[in-house]
Amino acid sequence: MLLSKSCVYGIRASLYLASRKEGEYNSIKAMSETLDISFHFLTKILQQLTARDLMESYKGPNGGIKLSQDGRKATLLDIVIAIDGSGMFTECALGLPGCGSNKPCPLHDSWATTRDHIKEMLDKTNIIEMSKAGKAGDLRLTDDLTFHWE
Amino acid sequence: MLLSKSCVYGIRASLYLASRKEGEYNSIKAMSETLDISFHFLTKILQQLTARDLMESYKGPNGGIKLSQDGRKATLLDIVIAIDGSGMFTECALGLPGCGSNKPCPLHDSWATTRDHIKEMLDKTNIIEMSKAGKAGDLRLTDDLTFHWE
DNA sequence: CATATAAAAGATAAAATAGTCTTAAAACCT
DNA sequence: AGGTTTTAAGACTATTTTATCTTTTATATG
Repeated sequence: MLLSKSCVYGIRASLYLASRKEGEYNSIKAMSETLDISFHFLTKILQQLTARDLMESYKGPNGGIKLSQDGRKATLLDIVIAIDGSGMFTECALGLPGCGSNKPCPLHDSWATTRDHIKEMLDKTNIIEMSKAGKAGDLRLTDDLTFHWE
Repeated sequence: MLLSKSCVYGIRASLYLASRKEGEYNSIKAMSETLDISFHFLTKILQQLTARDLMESYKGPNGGIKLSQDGRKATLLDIVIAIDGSGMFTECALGLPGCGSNKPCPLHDSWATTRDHIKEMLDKTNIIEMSKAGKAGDLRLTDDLTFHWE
């Protein structure tokens, strides 16, 4: 799999938040139910994004989580790196530590191209734009058809 | 990570075998030492490739493993699918089961393009050609610099 | 036939990832 | 101050992936 499950959850949550009113805190519980993601697990993932200043959280009644100003500018690439790390964009496709331009592995060059392609795809659109396109096209964000953008 | 460790081991083993004399059985033990992969683990991975008729094995003294005729025509894509399955080329990037052209997720189209790009990269060159290029260019197949093509 | 060699197969263990449950801390409200 | 809401943090469990160890099976050879 290209992205870990944690990463996918982080992306879905980000798109969800991106579609919500700017600046307002959103209940993680409600989001976990809407997106059908385990509440505690989602909380942990969001904590990682908060730690990287892509999100901001607030405790207590009417608390919740929202995209930070940085988060609103973020692309999927930022989310992926925040959760899965940058390994996939820096490491050799065969996981060979010494692999580099002076002693490359057989995949080195074609992987560099492919990796750039993946990176570009993830970095092309920011999550606010993606959520707008999601709303406009009534795109899927859950397994079933229960989800509706707002 | 794009490829599982098992898959990477399978690829490295395939390239190793592709560089060896056609038709001859190669000791898995020797290969595991040369490539610095756990012998028993490598054996299991090779069993998967043998089960898919990409390789043939032979027990007993002077036994070992070799690429089958099909295996000699195989590309990295064949190895990847044999070990990691075809999921990465069929499934939604967000893992949403219902995702498809009628109700796509926000990544559906760009992932389709990227996925095709990855697939093309893996399917471009067969492993015999790759091993020839590996030998010609003295390319890396191990962590350190101990490996030499033959 | 006995023994050695090498892969196959199975059992077990370790590590990473995914997921759950409980307690703590912060913020709010009366 | 006391109780409630909601995120944070920690402990614990489950699953998957990776790795190791042991036993079995097939083959060769003296």
